Amino acid sequence: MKRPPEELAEKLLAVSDQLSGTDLDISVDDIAKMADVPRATLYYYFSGKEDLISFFLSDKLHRASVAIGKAVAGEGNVVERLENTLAALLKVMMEHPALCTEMPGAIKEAAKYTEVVNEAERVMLAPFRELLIEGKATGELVIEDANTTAIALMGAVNMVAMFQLVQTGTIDLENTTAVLIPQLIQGVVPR
Amino acid sequence: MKRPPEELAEKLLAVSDQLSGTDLDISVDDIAKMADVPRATLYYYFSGKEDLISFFLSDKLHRASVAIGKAVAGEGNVVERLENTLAALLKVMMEHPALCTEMPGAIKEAAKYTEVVNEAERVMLAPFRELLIEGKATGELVIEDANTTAIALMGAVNMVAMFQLVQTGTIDLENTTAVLIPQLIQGVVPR
DNA sequence: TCCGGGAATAGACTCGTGTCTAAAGTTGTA
DNA sequence: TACAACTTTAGACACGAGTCTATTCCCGGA
Repeated sequence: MKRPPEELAEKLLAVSDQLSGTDLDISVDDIAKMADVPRATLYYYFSGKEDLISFFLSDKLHRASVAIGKAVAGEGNVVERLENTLAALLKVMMEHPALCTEMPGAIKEAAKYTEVVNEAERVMLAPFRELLIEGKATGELVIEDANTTAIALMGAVNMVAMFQLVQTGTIDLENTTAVLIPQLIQGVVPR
Repeated sequence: MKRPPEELAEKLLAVSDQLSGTDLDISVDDIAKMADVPRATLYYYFSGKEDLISFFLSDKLHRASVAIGKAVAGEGNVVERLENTLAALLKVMMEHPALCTEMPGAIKEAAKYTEVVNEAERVMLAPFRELLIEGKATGELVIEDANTTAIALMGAVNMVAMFQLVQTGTIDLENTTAVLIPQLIQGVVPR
């Protein structure tokens, strides 16, 4: 990918914002028409459709990383920060549905989406893993395998978000945050 | 879908077994060649590619439902059965990778894959929901919203399974079961 | 044995979509 | 001005999904 000039990038990202969820389904031709750009131009800057999609997802990940980073590095003890980060992830998925609907597909074909998957690992997974490791070190958390647990947490949030998006078209942020996050943190057996 | 005769069904399912993960990517023509069946015949019995893919996934779900059903209805208290069911889900995903790699995509396009998604809900989600409800009733579990929690558990297992499949080509069943399941049940904060 | 009718299949065709090629336009520099 | 290098673009191409038509195959009943 030959990074596109500012003007083109803006047009494309504007289009990608209108495209919630269905990202991977749209045709290059439609993207070109919506952005009012010749199809061939897209192939000049992007090595193919995947590259173009990656560009979209990458942008969303970039925006997401700000919100998540803030939650991770914010005030509070480890548990509070973990809660905030989970909440931030859910919010990010509401604002950028493609992050939750398309990411599993990208992970599945990690070979084709190397870049994006690496970014996603950095933005959506690593923060959890590090919080878990920190919490384990201080004794605030009980973690067997930080990596596996981080993946599990992300997967849980992802699946819940996707179900809601598909069924209702949006995410009930307030209620879901209040219900899901304590459940993940506390587990399902009584204390 | 005009249900296909036994012989054809067998050939197709044999092919689908070889196709781990990449299911949705293969062309109808290739499927036809692999199964040694004329392409026209496939369109005679199936209304299209989605219908064919659904047939594959449906078969895997059917096989999965046996193992999961056994775990749900087996011996032990609610917590033990929940553990067994989570373990069964993980095992099923190892044996039928398509169930974990393709299902998120099918859920995303639930409109196109109504049948399969309904089946998946019945086979992979409902069992958890019911166990959670039962456990909540007996006081063995503390559940705020059984549906959301069931989706979260399934999502957690799904994501962990998919990561392992993509990264290592298989699932380390023993170790992952031992690590992941207690973590999901117990939560992350000390008791 | 012949025949009618449904099942199965070959093969051609349309249409949409990703990708490439080659030409035209533009810009910077000697 | 001349030229090279880069940008931009139109148009062609290839391939796969899906459809349709016209055979061929097969079976049960007269």
